Amino acid sequence: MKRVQIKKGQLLQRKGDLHSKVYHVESGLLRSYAIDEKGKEHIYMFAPENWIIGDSVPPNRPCELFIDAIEDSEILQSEKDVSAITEVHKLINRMEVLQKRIIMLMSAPAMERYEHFITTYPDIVQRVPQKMIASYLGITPEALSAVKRIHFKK
Amino acid sequence: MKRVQIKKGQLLQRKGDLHSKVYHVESGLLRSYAIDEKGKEHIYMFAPENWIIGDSVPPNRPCELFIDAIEDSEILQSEKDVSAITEVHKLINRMEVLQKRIIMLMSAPAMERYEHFITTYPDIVQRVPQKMIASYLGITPEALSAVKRIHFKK
DNA sequence: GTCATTTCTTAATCTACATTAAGCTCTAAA
DNA sequence: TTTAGAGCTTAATGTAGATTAAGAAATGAC
Repeated sequence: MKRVQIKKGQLLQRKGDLHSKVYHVESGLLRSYAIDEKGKEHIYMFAPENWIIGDSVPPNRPCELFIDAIEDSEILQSEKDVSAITEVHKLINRMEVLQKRIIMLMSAPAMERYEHFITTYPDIVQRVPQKMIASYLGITPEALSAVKRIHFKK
Repeated sequence: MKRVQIKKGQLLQRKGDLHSKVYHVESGLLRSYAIDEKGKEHIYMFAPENWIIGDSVPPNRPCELFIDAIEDSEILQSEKDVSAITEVHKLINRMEVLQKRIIMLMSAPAMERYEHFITTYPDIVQRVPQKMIASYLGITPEALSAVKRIHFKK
C-alpha cells in the first residue's frame, strides 16, 4: 500500500501491463479506458474521490485497460492480492454499477444514457471534457452535442 | 444452502423481489434478464453447469433482474450473505466477464459480438433459441439472422 | 394424425447514430 | 497581435441495425 501523487495526464497503467494494481483515489480524478482497433477510446469508468479503480484481470495476466489521471490526484496504490480484499461489499457495489451499465447499453437510447450519467455522476460533468462524456456513453462527441441541444430545449 | 429441482420455464426471481438469492447451477441452464419499458427482454447472463447467477443488488433492495430456467435444472440456492462469500475469486472472474462485455457493447459490431459469443459459450449455442442469443447480443432476432447468413457465407 | 403457436428467416422500409467536413470559440505561444 | 491548436457545435450524407410484415419451419396440444 503506497501513497502516490500524480499529475494531470499521467498514465498509470497501459494495456498489456502485467501485475496491474488497484488504485484508491484520495483526491482528484482517474479514468480507465479501452482503445479499439480503429484507435477509438472507450471510457470504462471514472474514479473520483473515494472510488477504487483497476482492471478486472488476474494479476498474472496482461491487462486490458489504460488508466490515467484527468486531474492532479493523490492515490493509494495496492497489489491485487485476493487475500487482501477485506471489503467484499465494495466489489459487490462495483458489480451493481456494471450490471446497470450493461442494461443501459443494451436498451436505453443516447438521451437516457446521458440523463442517467448526469444523475450518477453529478459532480463529474463539469470536470471532464464533453468528448470524454461521449466516450463513456458510447456515442460520438457530435451525437452528444445533438443530445444536449434537445435535452435543454425541453 | 438448499438444493432445488426446477422445471424448464420456471421463474426463480422476478424484478422487484426482496431478499433475492444466489444460485449455483449443478446441472441444466438458467438465465437472468431485464425487461425494458417497451416490454423487450435483454438477457444479461446465461448460467450453465457450475456457474453462479444472481442479481447484483444488496439483499435488502428490490432486485432488477428476472431469473428463470431454460432447461430442467438442479441448483443450490443460498442467501446473499457477504460474510459467507468464501470464493472472492469467483466474483472477480465475474467482473472480468462484465468488463469484456461492456467494451464489446461499446465498440464491436454485431458480427464480432456473435463470434465472441460462440467462443465464450460454445456449448450453449445449440441449447438456446436464436432469439435468446440475439437478446444477449443486444440485437434483434432478424439482425442475428442476417449476421449468421454473412458469417457462414465467408 | 391435425391444428395452433411459437420460432426462424427474408425482404422493404425506417431511424438513430456515425462519419465527414466546415466554422466557431477559447487558450497559449511567439 | 497574429497564429496555431484544442475543444465544441452544426449540418449533410452514410449506414448498421430496428421495425414491420409475410412466409416457412419447428414445436406442442389435443
